[in-house]
Amino acid sequence: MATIHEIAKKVGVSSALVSRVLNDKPGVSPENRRKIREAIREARYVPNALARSLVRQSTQIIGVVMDDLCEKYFFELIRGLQDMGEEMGYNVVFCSGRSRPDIKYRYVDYFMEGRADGIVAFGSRLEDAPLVRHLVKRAPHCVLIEGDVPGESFNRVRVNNTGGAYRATRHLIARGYKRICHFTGDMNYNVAHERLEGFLAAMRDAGVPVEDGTVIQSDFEEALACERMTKLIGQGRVPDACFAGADKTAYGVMRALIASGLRVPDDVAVIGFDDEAPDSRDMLFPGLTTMRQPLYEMGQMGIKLLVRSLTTPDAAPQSVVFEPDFVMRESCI
Amino acid sequence: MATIHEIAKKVGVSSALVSRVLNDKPGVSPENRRKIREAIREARYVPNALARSLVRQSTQIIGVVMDDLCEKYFFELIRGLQDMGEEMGYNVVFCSGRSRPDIKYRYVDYFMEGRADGIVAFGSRLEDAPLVRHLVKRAPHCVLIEGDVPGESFNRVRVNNTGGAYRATRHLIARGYKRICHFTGDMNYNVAHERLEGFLAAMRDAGVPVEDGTVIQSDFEEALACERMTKLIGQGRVPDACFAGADKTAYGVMRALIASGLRVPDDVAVIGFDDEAPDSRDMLFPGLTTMRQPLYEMGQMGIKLLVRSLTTPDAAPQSVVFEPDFVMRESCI
DNA sequence: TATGAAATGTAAATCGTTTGACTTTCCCGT
DNA sequence: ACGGGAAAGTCAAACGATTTACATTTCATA
Repeated sequence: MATIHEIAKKVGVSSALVSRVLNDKPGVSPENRRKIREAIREARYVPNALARSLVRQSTQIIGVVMDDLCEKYFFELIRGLQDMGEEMGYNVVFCSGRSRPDIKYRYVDYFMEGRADGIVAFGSRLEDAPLVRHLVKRAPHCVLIEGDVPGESFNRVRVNNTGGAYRATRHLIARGYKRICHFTGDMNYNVAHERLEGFLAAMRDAGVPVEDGTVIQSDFEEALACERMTKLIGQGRVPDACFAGADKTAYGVMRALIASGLRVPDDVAVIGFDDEAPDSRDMLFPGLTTMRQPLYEMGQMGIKLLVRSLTTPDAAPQSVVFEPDFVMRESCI
Repeated sequence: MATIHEIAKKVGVSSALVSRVLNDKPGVSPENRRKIREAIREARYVPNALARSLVRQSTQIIGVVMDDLCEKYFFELIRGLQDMGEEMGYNVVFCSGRSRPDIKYRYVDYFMEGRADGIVAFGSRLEDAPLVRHLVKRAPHCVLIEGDVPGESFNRVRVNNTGGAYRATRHLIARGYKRICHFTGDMNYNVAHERLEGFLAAMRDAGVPVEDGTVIQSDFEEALACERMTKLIGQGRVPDACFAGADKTAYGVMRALIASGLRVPDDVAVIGFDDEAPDSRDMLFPGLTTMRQPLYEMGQMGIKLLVRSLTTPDAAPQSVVFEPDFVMRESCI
């Protein structure tokens, strides 16, 4: 690989001149500019970004550490990060921790070693807590999407899970449903706790007693929710309505209901959470009423907060909370 | 941010000593090693990876340029790249071109500027041709997954699409189906052409005439295939069997058939291509018989080829072709 | 008490850029 | 002919590490 000095020598000028041409700066005669361009082309010279970033003290890179890249749920978030990042003039690169804290740790450090100007991390797993603390305490510029570190102040964007769950539950109560149950998401995640909390608060505020078996632990996959709902049906304890901690969970519930010959929403109403883009073949199910998370906008906002921190380093950290939208479809009207 | 010199000054030694401690090298007295470690901890010093990579002339990074990160199809490939990359001691970072050649270009250059030791790129779109040529001609170390550049020799891994399509089609012919049609994938992609070619070859070799309307152009989404098949049904031109250029295409076909009251495979047999992980709710369809692409293994192999190129730079470029597996499920037996 | 090897330490070059300070060149107006 | 100033060009110091070659200390041994 050629260097700037070799180009300079070949043309017979100093390397400073070549640098000026490279960066489209003034102070080079048209004649020399032409000759230097020519030499660059023919030597297939590519400037070394490491050396450049080292002296410029800036990489124009935003590093994103995802919980898992292979998860449809994150698509809109990724898009939001990309679009806004590029709009702001940054390169956005992604790493995946594959839901393993140790790997996420590695990649957070990886970016902190000067390879990125700032970091966006996703951390909703409870076991991520030490990592997230590490991140917000040591990384000069970072934004956390979902997740929390009690006692620390930092840039974060999240969704009002508790409020969303509260509203969804209140909707069910207002529609006159009596036997309402909640299928939780994976309790290893923050959001599952927050949504459960919202559910319980709504029930309490409405004076509806929460009996045993009202809250059914499940996770973010369909299988477990389906199994648990099937069991419930077998025991003859079919509820009126069901608020699920995630869309996938809701699909599991619906699958169990439909398989047992029950109708949604006529026999049992179902509300989900997330508004994860359904495959087109989900049209075989009734459309899912759900609380939409504005993940695209959250990604955009994450970048905005990060860039603000980058450009005005003394700005106070900010916490942005998005309200989920109630999206009414067929599964609960 | 502290530097190695500040640590050295604080302890009262030279920076070379600190460097040795950082890299666990001998030549430091236990006493000094302890003091240096202590100073590093308390200053929260993190070595600068750019400076380090600059002098070491190596980043231990593999850059991956995907066609699109937000595409379920790529999940297994991503996992294969990650797992093998980390096993080989590299950090693997991902960029997404979002199916736009100009963005992919940017990210390829991005990695070529010394930010990665090698590049893995995915390029099956026809319009990627100039980009791919750019990549294999200028990047010292790269591997291409899918895609081709006639006349160039480079590291690549791909799947035998033509052969797979040939085998799938021959299977249909052997089962006695007479009116076989092919729904193509998106003809903007290499693979769609190769699979069509395999289909035509099998028909030709079996002496089955390919009449007008036998090949139906569609794409990699369900919607279009569904629409086209519905139209076919409306015209009373229902085939015996159908080979689809991708699983998603096949699902579109099946959806049209089932919606029209036809049974799969009794009325129409369907074979897909890819074996993309179906959502659990796809269980409502008959299981899809398909040609499985070993994407995970292809990702692993991509890394292996790249690392080989990195460690033995004079090795001849290699082209690895995977044979797809025939996976028989219910949609065609 | 030399002797020399092993252990420990330092200085300085290097990686490939950018950039501020400085010098040279050249042209213009008086 | 000369002073002044813009334009063009060069030099060398950064940036923050690693590493080679060399210097110093230690200490057991002859």
